[in-house]
Amino acid sequence: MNRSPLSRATAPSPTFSPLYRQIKELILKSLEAGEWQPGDAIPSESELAVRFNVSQGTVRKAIDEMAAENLLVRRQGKGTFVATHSDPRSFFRFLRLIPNEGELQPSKSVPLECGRAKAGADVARMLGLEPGAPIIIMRRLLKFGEEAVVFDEIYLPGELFQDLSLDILKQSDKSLYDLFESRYGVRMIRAEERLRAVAAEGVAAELLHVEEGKPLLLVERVAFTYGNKPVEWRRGFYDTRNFHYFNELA
Amino acid sequence: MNRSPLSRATAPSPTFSPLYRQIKELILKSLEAGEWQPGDAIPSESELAVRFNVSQGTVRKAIDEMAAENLLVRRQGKGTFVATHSDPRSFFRFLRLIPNEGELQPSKSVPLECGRAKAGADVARMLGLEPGAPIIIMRRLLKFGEEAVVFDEIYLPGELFQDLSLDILKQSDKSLYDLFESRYGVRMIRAEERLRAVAAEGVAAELLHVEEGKPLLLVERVAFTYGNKPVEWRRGFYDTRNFHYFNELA
DNA sequence: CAGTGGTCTAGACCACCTC
DNA sequence: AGGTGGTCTAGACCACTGA
Repeated sequence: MNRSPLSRATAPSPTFSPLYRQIKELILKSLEAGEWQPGDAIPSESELAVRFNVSQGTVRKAIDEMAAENLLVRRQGKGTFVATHSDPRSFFRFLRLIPNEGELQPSKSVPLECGRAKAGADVARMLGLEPGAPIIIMRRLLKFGEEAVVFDEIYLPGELFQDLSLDILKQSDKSLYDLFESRYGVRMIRAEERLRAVAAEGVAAELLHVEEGKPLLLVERVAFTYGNKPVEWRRGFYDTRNFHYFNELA
Repeated sequence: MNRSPLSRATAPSPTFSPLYRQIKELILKSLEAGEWQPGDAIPSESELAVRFNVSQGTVRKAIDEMAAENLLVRRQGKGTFVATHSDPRSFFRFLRLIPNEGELQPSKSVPLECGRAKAGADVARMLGLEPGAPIIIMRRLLKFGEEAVVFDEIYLPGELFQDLSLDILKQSDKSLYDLFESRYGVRMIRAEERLRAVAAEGVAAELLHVEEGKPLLLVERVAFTYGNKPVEWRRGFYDTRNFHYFNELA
């Protein structure tokens, strides 16, 4: 078969990359460029095979990997779709908090503040910005039912979220990542969390109705968009008296 | 091709299971039965294809899934091997603790106690035993360098670990799961962890050199062997002043 | 019904490891 | 050289969806 534009590395191969991985990169580029929007169907496997001049099986393997990474979602009989945070299934991927007893209640995000500032050394390092670059600082409470369980401080690069404001946050009924995705075209695809136990103090203690000095779970998160670019830094204080952080080691 | 003993469900299929999944189950059974030991190579894909009377591609897909689940490890040019906890790469899968700064030191497990008891209601529930069934209770410290970082209380079903004793633990230089696997043939393949922040007290506070009331990270774990059978319950108190629990949301 | 993804096959060839 | 897993292809057929 002729696959002119794609180099199958037959050389001794210090940097050998199989065809399906090159296809994967091409599909990624299209996603990144916004050729297909979150929730949209991408072209069928056979269409992509023609387009990239490879066999359907090779396209399939590329898509398989991307589905495993939660970038695409396959639906038999319907097509392959760009993953979206508006899909409730993808919601719990980024909030690993469940009640000690009983069913998971629907959570509600209560925005408290949203302002602009210049990046200090720490935020700049976490977000890969220059110190002094414009950032957005946002604080919010997460409630399950009537109970305030998480107090979040969220740091975002100002450039990417131009008009983000407390009003916009208050008027949105979507999850944060859904809002980021639909309004600002910033799709979170991966995150790293670091957990510590800390003593409650200040605003966090007050808002979560926890005595000063009592233990809270501190969850620091860096979230990444395409190309491993960090676009959110977050410190969350979790009251773990009635909830816990669930993790599966597989 | 003739695949007499395997039913390819051509019927309307309420319980349709593709061939490769049936093959996977067969390989799983062999693993569970100990036909191939941890670290051993399993037969080559083509051998298994002949043995199960399917094409090599079908065996391949079965093995692919099992490799993704960390049950098998593929090594190009060499073969496919039964995953083992003696492989250092598999070690950090079950200890997601890294220092806030600097490189990860080698950790050292310091066994403190190991005794037998009867299961209380909670342990029985966690391990799927009858209340009153024989269990083993073990306590140990985990040190990184000279620093005690984790205090673990570990509950095991007595039946599976007949001669486990403090002496055996002290003489072993392997990781716990490596010991369980090599000495008792119990292979941990998956675990669930629930994390909370709690106030330090009693033995944990003392051993970790943390003041009473100060925050500790409590990590409760249930570990499973083949067939989703729970075979370990563990409560770990983590001192997160210099270390943190790392988790990737992917 | 046509179109999509999902399974299965058979065969060719490549990359890596060991002898 | 001969074995292993890894890639790629082409084609047949199955399962699911929606018009």
